[in-house]
This record gives sequence, C-alpha cells and structure tokens, in this order.
Amino acid sequence: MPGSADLSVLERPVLEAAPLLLGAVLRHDGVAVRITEVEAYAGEADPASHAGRGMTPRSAVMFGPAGHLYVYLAYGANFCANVVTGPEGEASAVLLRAGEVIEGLELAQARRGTSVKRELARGPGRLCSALGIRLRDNRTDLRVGPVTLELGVPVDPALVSTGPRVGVSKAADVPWRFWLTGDPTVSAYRSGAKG
DNA sequence: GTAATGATGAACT
DNA sequence: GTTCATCATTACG
Repeated sequence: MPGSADLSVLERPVLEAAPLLLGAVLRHDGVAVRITEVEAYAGEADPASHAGRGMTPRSAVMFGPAGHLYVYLAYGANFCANVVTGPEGEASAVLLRAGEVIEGLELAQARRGTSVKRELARGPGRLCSALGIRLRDNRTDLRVGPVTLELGVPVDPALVSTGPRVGVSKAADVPWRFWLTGDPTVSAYRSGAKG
C-alpha cells in the first residue's frame, strides 16, 4: 500500500532509531528535504534533553507515541524540529539538524533568502525555515501531515559518522550525533561548553 | 507577577 | 575566531 506511511520502526530505542532517519525525506508545504544529520535525545535520563527534568507542557509531546513532530523555538528566532521516537512513555526524540533540499528548490531559496543550495537546510533552524515549519506544527502526526516523513531504505552504516552533539553544555561527551560522512549539507560543530 | 536560560544563525574582527 | 539579537519556556515569588 503505497502512501501508507509506516513509522513503527521509530518505536525502537532512540539510538537505533536515529540513524534510520538519515536519508529519510521530510515534506511540508511544497518543499522536501533529505535528512543528512540528526542528534538523539534520550529521554528523562538525558540532562541535555528538554525532557531531562520531567514532563512539562513543552516536553509532553516527547512522552507520546513515536512518529510525531516536536517543534520548539531556540534562542528566540529559530525553530528546531524533532521526530519523537521510542515506545509511548519514553521521552526520546531525534533532532533533525540538517538536510538537502530535493524538491521545491525555488520556494526553499525564497524562504531562506539565499540561492546557495547546500546552505538551504544546513542547521536545524535553517532546515525548519526552508520547509516553512513553525511552532504551530508542533505535535504533528507525521503519518498524516501537514508535515510528513517518508523512511527509505536504511543507509549503509559504513557511510554514517558519529560524534558529540552540537551546542549542548551537559552530557557533551556522548557521541549521539549521526551524519552522512562527507555530505556538504552537514552543519558545523559548535561546542556547548561554557569555559 | 519577574528573571534566567538557551538542542541557533548571522554578522563581525 | 567572537558577539549578539530575540522570545518561548521554565523556575521562582
């Protein structure tokens, strides 16, 4: 049955689900992006996660079923999109950090104000900007839309690199960032360490 | 009610 | 390499 999105694979533990999102296609409002970089946020036990201090109105969606979208506003100006993973009750999610625009190129260029293709979705805020994802898209069921996710054939693990997460000041040592090795759309690393 | 804090991006030296 | 705009969310009174 084509078109009937099966996201049940995302119910597995977040560190297994995260690399499966590499190569997946996220669509919204005329633009499609192939995901090239993600980060795992592993539930209430992860101090860097928004769910790390228990359930709040904002983090509640992370406690829900897999395959939903979690959108938040970072630093007052940039939206970031996550895919909720794991079984219901486990507050894990995968941050979509970067991707390559594969459809709706002109629309994405207009939204981003640049024509440099590899910069269109290079970074979580830019990715949301290119796709037109906003706070109102929080909690979207990715099987239904308006934001949708299509999982393809899992990429070869040999093509995937791992490393520490970007911009986090806690649990900065765990290699829970996954990206396609050598892909030009992968964002730059920035340490979250304070001093 | 007030204040501190960022899972960033853009601009600048 | 560094600085800073900007506001939803959270913690606290």
